[in-house]
Amino acid sequence: MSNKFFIQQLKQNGYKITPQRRAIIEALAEAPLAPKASEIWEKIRQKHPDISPDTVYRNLTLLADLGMVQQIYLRSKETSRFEINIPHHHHLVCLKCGCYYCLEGCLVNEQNLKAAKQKGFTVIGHALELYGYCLSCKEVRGEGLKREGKGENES
Amino acid sequence: MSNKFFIQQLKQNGYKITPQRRAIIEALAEAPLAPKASEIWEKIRQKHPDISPDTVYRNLTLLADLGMVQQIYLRSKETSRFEINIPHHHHLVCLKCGCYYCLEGCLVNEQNLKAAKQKGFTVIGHALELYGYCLSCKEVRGEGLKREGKGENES
DNA sequence: ATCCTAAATAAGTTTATTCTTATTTAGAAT
DNA sequence: ATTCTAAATAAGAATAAACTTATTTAGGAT
Repeated sequence: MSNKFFIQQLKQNGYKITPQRRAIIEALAEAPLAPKASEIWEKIRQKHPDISPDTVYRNLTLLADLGMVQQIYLRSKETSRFEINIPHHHHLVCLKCGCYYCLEGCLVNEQNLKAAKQKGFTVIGHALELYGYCLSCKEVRGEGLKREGKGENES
Repeated sequence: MSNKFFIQQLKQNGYKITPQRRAIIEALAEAPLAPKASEIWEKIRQKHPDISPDTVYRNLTLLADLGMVQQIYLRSKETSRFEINIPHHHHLVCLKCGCYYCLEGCLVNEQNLKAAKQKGFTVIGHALELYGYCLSCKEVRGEGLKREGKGENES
C-alpha cells in the first residue's frame, strides 16, 4: 500500500532510487484509475517539467517486469494502462469501446504453472485479459468491430 | 487447418474476401513460426508489392479480434507475434531474451469465466502470457532486466 | 454483364514507443 | 566530504503502429 514498499522492492532488486522513480510510483499510487503512460507523464510534468517520456515508459516497463505494477493490454487501439498491483487480479476488456473491468482474484493457480516449471521456466508474473463485449456494446455487436467512444472505466 | 476455413469464417462474420486478406492468411498458415507483423508484410510484398503495412496491421487485429488468430504479447521490447489459433493455447515469454514457448491446452476454463458472465460481459477470447525467465537466461538473472539477443523460438 | 454501396485499401500524416548517445547522478567506497 | 563507477536520465533520432482521406473494390442487386 505504502510507496515505501515499492521503493524498498526496487532497492532489494538492486535498482537505484531516483526522483523520477519516486514520482512515477507516487503518480501511480495517487491515480484513481489505472492511468496510461501519457497520463502519468502529464501528471509528473506538473512538478518535474523536465522528465522525459522515455523515462516514464522505461520505468513503467521495469515495474511491470518486476511484478510490482500490472500492465493492462487494452487491445483495440487503446494504449496500455498501468495499475499498482495489489491485490493481483485480471481484467475484462471490451473490444468495441475499450472500457475495462477488474475481476477479483486470480484465474491462474499453481497447478496451471506446473508445465512451465517442468520446462525449467521461472515464472515471475503473468498477464491475462479476457476480450469481448461489455453490456452496453453487446447489442450493437453486428456493426463490425469498429471501436467507438473511449468508454468509462472502473477501478 | 485449411485456409478455406478462415475465409469461410470471415464471410460468416460479414467481412469481404480481398486478395490482401487471402495473402495474410496464407502467410500465417505457411509460416513455420508465429511471425511478427513486419515479417508478414515483407513476405506478402514478394507477390503483392503494393500492399500497405496498414492493411497488414488492420487485418491481423481483425483476425485476432475474431479469435481466429492469437496475438502473443512478447513484452520486452519485442513486437507482438501472430499465430493461427489451432489449437488454442498460451505462452511462456522470457523477459530477458524475448523467446517464447507454447503451452499445451488452455489454462482458462468455463468456471473462470463465470464472473464475466455475471457482469453481462460476453467473452469471445483471451490472452494469457506467463512472463519470466527461460532456462538459459535464468542463471544470468542478476544482471538486471536488460534484454540481450533475440533468442530462438519454438512453434 | 452492369450498377451500386458499404467496406477495404493505399498513401501520406500523426502519434506512440523505443533506441542511441552524451551527460548526469545515486550510492558505494575511500 | 570527496571520489568513483555503473546505472539512470534527457534529448533527439528512429521505428512501429494507428489515423485520415481519397480512391478502389467485393459482392449483392438489377
